[in-house]
Amino acid sequence: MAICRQGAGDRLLFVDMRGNVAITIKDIARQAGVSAATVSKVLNRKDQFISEETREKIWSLARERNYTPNSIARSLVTRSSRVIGIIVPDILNAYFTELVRACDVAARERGYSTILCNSDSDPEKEAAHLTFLASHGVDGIVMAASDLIPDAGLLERLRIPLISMDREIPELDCLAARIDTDYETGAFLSASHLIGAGHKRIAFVSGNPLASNTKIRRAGYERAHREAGLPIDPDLIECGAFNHRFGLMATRTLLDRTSFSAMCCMSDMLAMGATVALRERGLGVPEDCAVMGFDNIYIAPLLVRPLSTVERRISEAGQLAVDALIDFLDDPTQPRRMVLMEPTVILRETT
Amino acid sequence: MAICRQGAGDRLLFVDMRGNVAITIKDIARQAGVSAATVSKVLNRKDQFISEETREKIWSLARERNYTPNSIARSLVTRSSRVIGIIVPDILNAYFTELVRACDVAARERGYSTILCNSDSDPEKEAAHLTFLASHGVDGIVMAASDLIPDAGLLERLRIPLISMDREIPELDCLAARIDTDYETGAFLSASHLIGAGHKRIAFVSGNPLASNTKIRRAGYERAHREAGLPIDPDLIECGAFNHRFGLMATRTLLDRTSFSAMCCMSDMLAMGATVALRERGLGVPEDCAVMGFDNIYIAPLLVRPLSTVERRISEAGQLAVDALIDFLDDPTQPRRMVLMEPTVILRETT
DNA sequence: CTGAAAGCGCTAACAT
DNA sequence: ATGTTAGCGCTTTCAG
Repeated sequence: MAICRQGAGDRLLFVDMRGNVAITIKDIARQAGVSAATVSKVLNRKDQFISEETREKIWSLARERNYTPNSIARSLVTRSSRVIGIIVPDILNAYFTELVRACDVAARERGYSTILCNSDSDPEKEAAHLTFLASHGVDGIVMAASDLIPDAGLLERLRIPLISMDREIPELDCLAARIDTDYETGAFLSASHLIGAGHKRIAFVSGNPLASNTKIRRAGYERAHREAGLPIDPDLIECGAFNHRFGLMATRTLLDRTSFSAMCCMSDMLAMGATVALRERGLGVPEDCAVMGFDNIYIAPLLVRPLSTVERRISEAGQLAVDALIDFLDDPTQPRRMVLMEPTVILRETT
Repeated sequence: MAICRQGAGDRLLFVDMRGNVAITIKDIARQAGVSAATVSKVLNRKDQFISEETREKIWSLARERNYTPNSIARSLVTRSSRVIGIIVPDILNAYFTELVRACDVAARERGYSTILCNSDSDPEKEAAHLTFLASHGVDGIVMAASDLIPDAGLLERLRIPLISMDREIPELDCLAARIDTDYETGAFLSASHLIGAGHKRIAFVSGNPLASNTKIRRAGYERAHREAGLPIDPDLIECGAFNHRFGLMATRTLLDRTSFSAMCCMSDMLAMGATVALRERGLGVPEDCAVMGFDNIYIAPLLVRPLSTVERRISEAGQLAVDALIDFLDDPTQPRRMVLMEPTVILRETT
């Protein structure tokens, strides 16, 4: 925690640059000639019954000696850390980068800090992070879509208020809110746009085929086809993961297997990978193949050929999640929120 | 921390799903018929003098009742949290996303976790984060380039082992290592490549003009010109920030002000913004204007027109930083490391 | 081999 | 208006 050395007596002393012992509430108390309790009250602004004089003295002493409270000790007694944990599959996915940033901003605005964990969509890591966060006393957790159903037993046991983002989750006592995107509609809009533009063979690329958030999107894609009276060809479907590497591989596979004039990618990262694969084969976007993304990550409009995509207001979702969590922490009896965000289509230059 | 309710007696009880009180070392001790000290020893594997029998009993009890140690309490007494803090200007900048991810991976490999802070290149926020991290007892801090010189007094006072990445920093007692990139060479290579390709008027776009990491890059850009006997035109220089928004604006400004056939951007985000601005004006890359980036962020090769850039092995740098930090934590007497990473040029399709 | 005791820095009843 | 006391859950001598 800090570089320390043996003190004059027996106890370990934390020393600063000039060899002074690091400041605790007791030191302030001694110097001010009051008790630790009084210092605590003043510093926590529970000082209605403290004389103006001692108050002043304590504050000036604290400032002068650069007193910083030990949050660890405080958390131990108050059983609250004002920290919230955030678990996402992979912060390298720009969608989650934005989400995490939004959560962090929202949390800080309300006096909370965040601890970030990457799960790599691995349930083991996810469980480890959950335990880690619990053990570090976070007040709440925002958990975003990994592809798999979490260990509900663990979640129940931890009893830490939880916000679940974009994933199915069992009914939990500690569930503070669910923030979801209407994937079915999003995928439906995406496919419908492409169908409306005259495309008949549209590839569908998405994440883990076993995960509900892929199944649901696929349902939207299929509904668009049914409503347009178009057949659904399983050869056009490739599901694996939401990152750009899979987008690249899936597109190569599709290109080898069949033909199509448009792609319905279920994340922008996927769409970026797809675009690279298309170029590899000398196919122009959108002339030879149109590409739709999903998420509207902040780099989507920065691509040389700005990506048409499904907007899902990532930052708003992150903000919503954290606010719901902290509101729940403030008052756990309030009704649980279930938010379903409606996506919209943004047309740029890849379709 | 957890949902609690008033117990049978007076004290607050932390209850799990079945109404059981949350497990502490004492509970295990009571059930096993031993003392808390013994349980602590076993669970921490300081059990050379504990009988096989009690050891077994304690482990099985701990597992059965899902005991999770309270890290807060542990940190309070051990004065070590096995957490390291990471401060970056903005995780939305893909360069820092990668850096943070690499630090996190490296830290976890060695049994540490990370807490992330975004400073927005704001010294006030940076100071606040430093204080926050100190107060939360992190064992060390990795701090990456904000544009401004930090408050050395604060750093000295905190006395937390620090890794400084890509920035000038005063000689500090607690400085565990500095990881730097040779920006001068990087910028020199970038400009030289462009000059070698026949360009005579090359724009230079970089971050905060007052920050040393801009000045140093500018020196490399100018040296390339001098060595090639080319004049340096201040009209071609635009410095402000490293993000894509500034890249966009700067390029518009440059385009309005003067003419050039190539751009030397001091970050890939800047280059992405520049590319957008160029397109806006109907200029093709690289036919009408070549663009060089810097950083080689993972999306650089994913752009429709893959970006030529200066590679700086971001993940390796992050890994290096965390390893240096933890090595220092393990043995503070070892010599401080100063690493200067050498960048190389990667040619793709924008030049 | 095990336990008792002390204490990390702080807060919160309850006295005074 | 302030101090006393008792702990939060854990680790760590030191004494049996």
